[in-house]
Amino acid sequence: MLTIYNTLTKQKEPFTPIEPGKVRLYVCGMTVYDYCHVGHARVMVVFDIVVRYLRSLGFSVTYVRNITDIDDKIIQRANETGEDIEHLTAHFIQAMYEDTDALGVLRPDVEPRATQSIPEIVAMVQQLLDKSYAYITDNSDVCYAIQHFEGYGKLSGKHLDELRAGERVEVDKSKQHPLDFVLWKAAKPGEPSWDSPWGPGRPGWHIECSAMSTNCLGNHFDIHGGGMDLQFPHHENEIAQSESATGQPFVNVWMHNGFVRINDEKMSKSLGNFFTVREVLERYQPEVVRYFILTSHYRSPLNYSDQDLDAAKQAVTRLYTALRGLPDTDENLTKEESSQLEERQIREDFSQRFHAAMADDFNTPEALAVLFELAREINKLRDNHALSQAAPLGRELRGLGDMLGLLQADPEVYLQGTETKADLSATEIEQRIAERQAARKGRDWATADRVRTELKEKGIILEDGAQGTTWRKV
RNA sequence: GGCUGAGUGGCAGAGUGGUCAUGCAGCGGUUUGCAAAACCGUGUACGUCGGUUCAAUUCCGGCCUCAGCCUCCA
Repeated sequence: MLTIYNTLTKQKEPFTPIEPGKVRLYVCGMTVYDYCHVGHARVMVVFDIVVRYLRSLGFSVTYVRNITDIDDKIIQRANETGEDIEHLTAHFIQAMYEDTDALGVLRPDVEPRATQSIPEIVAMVQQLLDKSYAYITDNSDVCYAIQHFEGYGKLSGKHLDELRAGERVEVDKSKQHPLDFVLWKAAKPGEPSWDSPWGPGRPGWHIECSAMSTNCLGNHFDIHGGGMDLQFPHHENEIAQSESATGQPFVNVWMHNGFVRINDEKMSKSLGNFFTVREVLERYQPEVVRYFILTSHYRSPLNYSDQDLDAAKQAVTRLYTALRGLPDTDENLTKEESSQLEERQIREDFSQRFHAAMADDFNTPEALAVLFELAREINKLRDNHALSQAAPLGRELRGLGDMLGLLQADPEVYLQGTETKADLSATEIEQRIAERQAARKGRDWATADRVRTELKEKGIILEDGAQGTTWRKV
């Protein structure tokens, strides 16, 4: 039974979809005015895991992740660079795909954009006005009146009278309540705008998610996710808007992932202490980054450091090393029946533990631990020259890895790297190995060691095994 | 001030009312021409003070420290 921690109730709950067998999931995606940083990568990977796991349980999942392609920051950035907005957003959308594809993040099923959802947004704003949940300000903005919504604060656990609105930022005097927020923003001269019953303008940030999610998934759907920082006010506002507009409950389960930190501080745009995904990918293989993200539970903070990335790299190498050279075929008929039975039992045990971990609110660290135990089992069998028995365990390992989006590469390709920045081609390396092999045959250890050292200096590690010498990149 | 969440061995990071996480690093061993990889073994870990209990890192309470939200942020 899958349990998920629900921010709304602050506890783990057994997951039951609204419609049996189907899961409708919405995640707040990127605002595309800059490259993805590691924090974005975390949301993407975390919900990728959620989707993969739900699917592996047999649910038919509709995964919607929006793109915010119009807002203040985008306008500001475009003004700074002198680019037009479509050009700017197209560039960063493209960049986002490059980053997420590299990280093995499956594309969402639907990817609505704010600028393509204006009719739905306008319709929802109109509904809110009709139902008196919204009002028009002196600035001709349309604002949502939070005091009219009874459940305001239920997600974030905040009480209106205890919030320190205006403590850090000047409150807009035209608002009835300091926390009222803009649904429709009247256009200033030179700003991009769309026509509406209230004049030209653009959608406020919160309304787009309400409009797009309900439009794609219906008024009431199963799971809504995003980063912790969106809990308030963004998701609180989404609930208020959606439930007052539709008159129906909005979302059953709210999932929020923890932050990526650097030196125990939140990684964020405003603090400027972020690394972009592409920066990190210049130094580490995508799978290492993905693994790194999964080493901590999705709700815990994830501290980013080179040391941790290096450890992640070692760990992934260990898993691929275990998979290396295992026969792919199913012809494990050589061993006696009994050992096969035993082996199957072992496999089932691993699988069961893996699933138990994942079903417990997507406990990826514990699931990963199972992978390592499986790897150890494989290595032991290999040491005992029982490769044919190890093969099914290898398939099991890859199969479980698949649910995490890991271990799907050819081990050789992973370990040796595809395109090498190294100054040596694979053929050259093979040549040096042959050279060294000859030296070894003649017991010329000095030459053999020299070749090995030289290659090591170029980032190539040689390993002499029973079946000859293999190599991999550092 | 209000509301969340967290404090685990050298590092990272799960988990549990009473022998085991796991990865990296360390140490000893097996293997190897030597290595590497692998395997085996190994470490007085659970912020602090009380309470409940036969037994608490795990449950309860106080305290301390840290992070996040209360502006935009994944």
